[in-house]
Amino acid sequence: MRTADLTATARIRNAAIELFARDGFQKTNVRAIAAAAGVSAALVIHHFGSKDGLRAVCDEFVLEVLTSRARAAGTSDLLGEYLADPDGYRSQIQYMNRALAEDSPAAQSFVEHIVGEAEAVHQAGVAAGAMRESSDRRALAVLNVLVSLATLTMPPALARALGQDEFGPAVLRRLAVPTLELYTYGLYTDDTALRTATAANEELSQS
Amino acid sequence: MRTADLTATARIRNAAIELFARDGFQKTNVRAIAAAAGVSAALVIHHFGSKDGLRAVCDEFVLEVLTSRARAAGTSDLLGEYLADPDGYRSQIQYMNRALAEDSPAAQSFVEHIVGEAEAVHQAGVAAGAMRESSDRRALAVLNVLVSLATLTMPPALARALGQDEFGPAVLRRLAVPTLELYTYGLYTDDTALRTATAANEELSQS
DNA sequence: CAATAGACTAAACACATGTTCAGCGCATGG
DNA sequence: CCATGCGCTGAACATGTGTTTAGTCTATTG
Repeated sequence: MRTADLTATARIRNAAIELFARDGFQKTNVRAIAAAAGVSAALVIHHFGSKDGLRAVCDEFVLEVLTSRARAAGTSDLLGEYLADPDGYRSQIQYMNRALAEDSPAAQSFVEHIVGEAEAVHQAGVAAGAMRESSDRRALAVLNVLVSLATLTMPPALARALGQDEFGPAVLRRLAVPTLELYTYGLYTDDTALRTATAANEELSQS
Repeated sequence: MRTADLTATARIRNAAIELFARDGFQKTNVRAIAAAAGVSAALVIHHFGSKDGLRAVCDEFVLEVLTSRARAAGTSDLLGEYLADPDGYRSQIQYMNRALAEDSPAAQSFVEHIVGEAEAVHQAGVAAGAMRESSDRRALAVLNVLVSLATLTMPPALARALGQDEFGPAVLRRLAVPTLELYTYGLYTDDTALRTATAANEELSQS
């Protein structure tokens, strides 16, 4: 699938996704997208109506690709998924990160899908005896998604704290062990923190 | 401290921080900052040289405020800190989030500071018998910072999955219990996942 | 009191950028 | 073979925006 074989519309879309992901929507201008796709700026508008129209199409496309890939892979484990094909996911994850920050409709749809899936995975894990039950399944699912997304979209400054230029397979592998230690044994040696939190919450819900 | 009592320079800086945090650097224009500060656009340039110069000053200012507040509070617990004064931290956390995403120098400095502190807290926790030892202290510190930052800068779409409009004290309190359950008991009931990960890493480092 | 400096402004300028316009080349269908 | 439509383009247009300029006002200083 050489880029030259794609239709101009598809090349524009792909170039836009790449650039939006790398530089953000505002910073990328139509002429840069056109140049990357090997067409004129006017053609971009001709096919998509406006820069915003192009964004909407890209949003939907990335959402579709991400969810369908996740469904196909079946694991519904974001991090493992990424490790299987780091380069293929890279720009799409970046893109989704930006969409999340800007709160686009596609981001909402993506989150709903993936939180639901995380909740199902946990429920299955509990049923199989592999995971502990939670006092708030929904919140746990959100927490798990949050951790996974945060890891995949880790800012370069944080990756540098691990001696890498930016997030990548090396960073993920290094983080995997402490993460799994946390998910296996926890970090605190007793439950004082947990008990104070639950107590505070109960007090709050009574008043 | 009414805004009218501040010097024009300070009012401009404060307005810029607010707007950069809310709308991002690119989307915010100099005239909007000037209007919010009650001055002319030309004065913004007069005092800060350029929009980029203003950004640099804001970066440094927010960095300084955040680290000094963290130092003063002493807990070095980002999440508890936030709960003590949600509104006061709100825009500064948003600002730092944007700075991290755009990889500004101030963000690097902030991360170094806070990761170091997280590592120290863990070490103290281990010494006091309150926390488990880790096989990779540095990576654990990064993970903890990542989780805290991700929570504080949670995208609205994810907050909506918990029935709230956006991140706030209510969301944080709801997440606190599952988070502390995770940090106290872990989630997995056995160590198969952990053992496969460590085995894979060792194999990798041998080859 | 005159003069100098600095805070501050309105208006103009320069340029980047989204979009429109008029037209070209080429394929398809009558 | 003409005509219609479509993919496509270069140039022009309109506007938003960072910055400059020239000048006003006010306070301080000699």
